[in-house]
Amino acid sequence: MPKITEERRTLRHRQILHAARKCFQRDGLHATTMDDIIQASGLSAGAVYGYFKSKDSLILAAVDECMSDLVGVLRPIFLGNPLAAPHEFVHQVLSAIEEFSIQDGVDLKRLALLGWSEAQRNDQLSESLQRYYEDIVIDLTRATEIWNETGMLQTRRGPREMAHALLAMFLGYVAQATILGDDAAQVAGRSLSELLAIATHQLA
Amino acid sequence: MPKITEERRTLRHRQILHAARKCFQRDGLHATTMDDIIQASGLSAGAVYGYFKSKDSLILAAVDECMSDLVGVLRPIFLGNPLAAPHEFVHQVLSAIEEFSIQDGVDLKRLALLGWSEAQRNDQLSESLQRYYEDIVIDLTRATEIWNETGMLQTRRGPREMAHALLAMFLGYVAQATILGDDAAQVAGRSLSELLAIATHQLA
Amino acid sequence: MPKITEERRTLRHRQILHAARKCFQRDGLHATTMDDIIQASGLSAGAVYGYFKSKDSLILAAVDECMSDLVGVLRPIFLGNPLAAPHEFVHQVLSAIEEFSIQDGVDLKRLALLGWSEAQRNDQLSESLQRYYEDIVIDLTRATEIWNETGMLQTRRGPREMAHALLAMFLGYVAQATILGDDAAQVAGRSLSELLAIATHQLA
Amino acid sequence: MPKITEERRTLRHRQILHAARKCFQRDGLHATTMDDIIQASGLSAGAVYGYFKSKDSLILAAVDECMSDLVGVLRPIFLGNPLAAPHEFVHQVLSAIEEFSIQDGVDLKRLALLGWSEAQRNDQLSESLQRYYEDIVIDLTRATEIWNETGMLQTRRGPREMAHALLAMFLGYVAQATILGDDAAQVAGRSLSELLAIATHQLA
DNA sequence: GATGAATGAGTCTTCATTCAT
DNA sequence: AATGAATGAAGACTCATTCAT
Repeated sequence: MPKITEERRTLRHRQILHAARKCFQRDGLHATTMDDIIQASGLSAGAVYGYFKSKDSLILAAVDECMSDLVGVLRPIFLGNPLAAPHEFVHQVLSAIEEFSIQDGVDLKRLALLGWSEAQRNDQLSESLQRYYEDIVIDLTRATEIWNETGMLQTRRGPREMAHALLAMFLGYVAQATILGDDAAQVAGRSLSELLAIATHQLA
Repeated sequence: MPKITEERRTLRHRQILHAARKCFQRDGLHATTMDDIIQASGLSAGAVYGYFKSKDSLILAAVDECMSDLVGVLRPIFLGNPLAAPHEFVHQVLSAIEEFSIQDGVDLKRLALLGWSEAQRNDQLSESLQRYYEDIVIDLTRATEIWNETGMLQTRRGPREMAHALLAMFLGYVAQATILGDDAAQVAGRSLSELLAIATHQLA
Repeated sequence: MPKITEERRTLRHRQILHAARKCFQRDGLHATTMDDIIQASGLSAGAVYGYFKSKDSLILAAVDECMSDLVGVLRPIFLGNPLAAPHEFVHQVLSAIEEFSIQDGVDLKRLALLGWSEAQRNDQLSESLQRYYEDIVIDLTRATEIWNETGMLQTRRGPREMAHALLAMFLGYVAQATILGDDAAQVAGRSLSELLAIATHQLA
Repeated sequence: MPKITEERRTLRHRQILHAARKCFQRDGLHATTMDDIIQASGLSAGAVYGYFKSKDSLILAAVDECMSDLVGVLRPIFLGNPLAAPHEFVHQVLSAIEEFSIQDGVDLKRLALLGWSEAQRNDQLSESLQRYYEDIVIDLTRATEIWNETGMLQTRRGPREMAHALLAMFLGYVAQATILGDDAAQVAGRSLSELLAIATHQLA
């Protein structure tokens, strides 16, 4: 295996995965056929199966990559130093999700939602998704702890509980964007942010 | 045309729809075959197709009924007189969703999520879902207006914007319950409620 | 079984058969479902099956009746006294077929052709059809004999052979009407008649 | 893309079409199931659908090929130089149809008749069939013109009208062969030819 | 006799996956 | 390693026919 082959492999892998994501997001997980992906990738059936052993593993990889990309965008906000105030934090996260979604011609919010649905019958996907969200909860917990310590947000319940509340807001934002459209979601986003502002006395 | 026939028809309809919901919720919309539903309903293929002309229409009916039932449970809270305070309101809504979900041996939260996903490629379902959520937004807007009027919740943004924020919380609750489990969702729920309490000065 | 019931029976029979012919002619034998016929007849499934034990027997009856009606119209021409000259005879027969076809809103030529096709896999229908055409051949043979005797048409081959030639013309007329349209068939009809005129020195 | 693949494709195509024609001719168009054809072709369902996208398109192709083959056999007669005298011409055509029918173990007359029937509910097939017969009419018109010019056949009506009469004879021959058997048709054929002979003074 | 709801075998078609070349 | 033709199990849906009421 010469070095060039390894690069090619990575390239092909990306090529296929990108094609799959595009198809999945556009047509849904089940309406997308392997042939759709094969056509979109510009490769042959055999080639695709050389990189992914089944449609399910392609779904897993697509959703996984989607989550991985998302976390990559959100982590800087989660770990921000100094950490943004809660209402600003929420605003930044939702904005990042929105911006991120549009790139590559693939709406990642739709793909995420497809993933949630699919996770109900695909244990591997479920595990993967849970791991990602648990990691996010950990980061959000840390952020809440900092807000607690700096007196920005006082809650009787533990920081981990607040982290789950934040996660719910983010998931709800994505869901609403997918169901009612991006406009409705942005409206929700602004109000969610304001709510945090009020709760932290940032607004009269 | 005898009276008993009409009742029978309704009964059969329910019988099939219930079977479908059970299968859909358990296996997902696409992994469920018509044969699964036919077996579960105890009827024949022809009979099922006599009541629902396609699998898609069965999906539509199942998700529709799920939403209709849900709205039926939530409306009394939305229209409560006197209207509960925001934090109590959120608590009541999420509790109702939770209780409601478990009945009939069908987890309606899962079915709802499946519906969100499917709506991306089924226009009729999408419309139906949007209508339901729009109606909820209308009710939530009215509730917010009352909170504004009674001085319970002061926001710079309009009540309709806050309504979308509330909807996001509810959707996020459902999503989180489905992905991370009911326990995580309840944790989120408690914190969401507390956040409203803080924002409305109900808690120190 | 009172007398009135017997009348009713006949009426129902006609009603069903008429509905069947209309459907068969309009949609073809196989595209027509029993339900189509049931709806068109205005009766119930059970009632229709009380009169005809299967779809095949309904096909048989429909084609049979069609042939029977046709023969009823043609016989007076076949047995005409005095018998028309060959070219006039052909003209009369084809005109009769044409007129006959249009009545009742059912194009019997189409139904006849459908029958020819179906006879290839339905022995009973095949037999029935053969009987009808054999009877026609017998009549045409008699006509040819008369033309021979009166010196109108001299052929070296027997009259039965000429009868088959005439039958071929009639069948060809029906086929052409169905495939290329009634106009093409009428053109063919005029020429067929003229050909006989020439052969019998009726024309220069 | 290798050259051999193209040949293979053509081979498979033929293989499937031949199997279909055999089944269609033996059992009729509708009694033949795709599975019958699949079995007869020796291929798999998927393979067959790779070459023909539906049963209807297979029907179309089968009837089309049948007509195409037929025209290929008849054209030399239609365009014969010198053109045969009318009675000889008819004899040659009917003989060619007969000979041609038997080859390949498939009775093409039956398939043709099945096509006439099917054309009543399949517009594409109807168009195809009409085109073939129109072409034949054109050839027959030319032949009639030649007979006119050479004084072999004098008619008051135009040559195109006579062409339709000839077509009716040919169609009638096929119909009669299918309904009453090949023997009856041959009898008809001989008389049809004789009729032309008489009309053109070839026989006393 | 009449009804029409119910039956269920049978049909066409799709599509994830394999494997000979 | 790559190709893409071939596989065949499985799916949605239909419709001639029956039979409890």
